[in-house]
Amino acid sequence: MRAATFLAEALGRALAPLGLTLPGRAVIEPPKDKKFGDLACNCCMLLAKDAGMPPRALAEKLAASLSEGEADIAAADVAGPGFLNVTFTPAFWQRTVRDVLAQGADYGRLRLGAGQKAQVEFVSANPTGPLHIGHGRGAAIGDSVARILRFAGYDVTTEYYINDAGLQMRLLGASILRRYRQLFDPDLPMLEEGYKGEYIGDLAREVRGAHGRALLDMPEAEAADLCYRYGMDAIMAGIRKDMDDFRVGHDVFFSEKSLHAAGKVEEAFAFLRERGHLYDKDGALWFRTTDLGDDKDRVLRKSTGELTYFAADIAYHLDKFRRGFDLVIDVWGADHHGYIPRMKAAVEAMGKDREQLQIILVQLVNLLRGGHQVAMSTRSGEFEELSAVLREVGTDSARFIFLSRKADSKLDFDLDLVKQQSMDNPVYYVQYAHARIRSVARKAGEAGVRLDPETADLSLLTTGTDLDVLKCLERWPEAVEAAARSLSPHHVSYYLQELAGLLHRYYTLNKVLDPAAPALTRARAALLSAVAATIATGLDLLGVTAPETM
RNA sequence: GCGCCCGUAGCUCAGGUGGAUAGAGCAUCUGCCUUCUAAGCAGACGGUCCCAGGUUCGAAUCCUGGCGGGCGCGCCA
Repeated sequence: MRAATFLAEALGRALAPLGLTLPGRAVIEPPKDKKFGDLACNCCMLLAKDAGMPPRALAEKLAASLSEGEADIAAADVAGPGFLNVTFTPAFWQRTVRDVLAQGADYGRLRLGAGQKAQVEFVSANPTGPLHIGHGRGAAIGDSVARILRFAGYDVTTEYYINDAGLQMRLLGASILRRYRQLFDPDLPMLEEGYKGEYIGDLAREVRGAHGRALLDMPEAEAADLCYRYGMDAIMAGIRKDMDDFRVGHDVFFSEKSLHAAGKVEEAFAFLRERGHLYDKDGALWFRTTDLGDDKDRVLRKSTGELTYFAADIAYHLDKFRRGFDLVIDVWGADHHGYIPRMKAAVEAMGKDREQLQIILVQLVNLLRGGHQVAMSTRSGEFEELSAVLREVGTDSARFIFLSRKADSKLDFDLDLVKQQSMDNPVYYVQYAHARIRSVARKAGEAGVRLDPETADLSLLTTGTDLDVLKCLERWPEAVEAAARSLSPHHVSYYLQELAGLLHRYYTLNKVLDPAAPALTRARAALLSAVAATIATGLDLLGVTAPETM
């Protein structure tokens, strides 16, 4: 980040005498092969026409100007069709350690969000049963995206939308009530359309424990309502516990029922009607989403008088924007992708930019054990329950796996592999790097070696492995920016694996604590300390712990 | 039928707003522990970036058309 910014400014200074400026499309990035230098820029190919000279000629001019005029640039030369390759001095890279140590846990923090309010809504599973592994993936991604955006300078709120209104909830109440009745009349059949999981039976027994036979004498509706209320509270409590165990925090639990109760849905209808987006047809109320990029209009109130799910969702999103969020992010299962155009249409109808709603689609998780698929149906087993998976593999492993893939690609989650403490689960690789560094620090303390990272003579860090680590450290803010811009935690995960790899190599090749060379020891210890701090920060963005020992 | 996503090494996957010889881990093979943690390191092997055209100085990346896989196309949620 610092290097790229610096080079962009230096190029600006070099271009000015020629009456040129660095184009916005110009790319400054590390070249494929590091023998070409530290950073390469393609600007000479882009500017050749404006400069009135061939790319290479322009590049020659810039190279000369850079290597003469910039103290931090050790070399600048021209390659290929006109790439400008730049190498910085070791001193330039060595300063990175100072920056990292000074900023500590804030190293890499960005002002990208500039204090804008962002909301991340995720999981939002219907409280009709326990969370399963797929919810876990959404939870890890939503939670990590929130952490990353916060780190990138957004004011972030996380939220869970509770679908506590409508058919599913009625069904939950009815299912529990039926199982309750079965406790008194074993011949009673299961509810055909109902939920059949074992937890429904547990809830029914709990209701009996609390109320005895009382529900048998109640009116159907009243008994079902009692069951629904009891069931939902119990299930939501379980979900909160699961989220807690998974190190996921939701700032707000938002009830769909509360939307209806507060008249927010009718309010949203009025809002849309005023702007001419609604019409009546066939006894139903329609939203003309086709005006806003959808491929068909959508019903908000059915001819039966019932509201559609979409109607409540519009009210919900209108409420989000009215709460002042500049950026609203929804994490959805990928099977809901067909829902995006109508939701974007709704946002536009609200007078917002469609881009202010971002949808992260999360593909399903394929749960395996030893390469073979584990049954996934909710009714057939509990293996896929998130709580069971976490008990087996642990939160760190599960989160790291989820966050090491793009959200929108299918994920094979093999319990045997994830559980294995091997390279099949790179979380250990990264955590081990951190633990190794902390171990060195402890050893130094035991030996009475004073490390004083602040006063270390960093100019002693001159070897290839020193510079490799320094350059990687310097790129951390870029990784954060990439992750924040694309709402993709896996950029952080990949960065950490690379930094950890360099650290392990460094550790193997360099004995850090060397009583015979106290100055070098201090310099290397300072470098390691910077690496540990960066790894800890990165792991924290993934919601993974950075252990002191392993 | 229409729409969205995906197709990269034996496996799992990065890279995808065009850039130099396409990367990482796993697996396989060969070396490295009297030395700060071997959950580690070094090296080898491994490719028609699904196919065919097109755009241009240059395509894994962009466009078109196919092939293969997933998902979605309700007055369901």
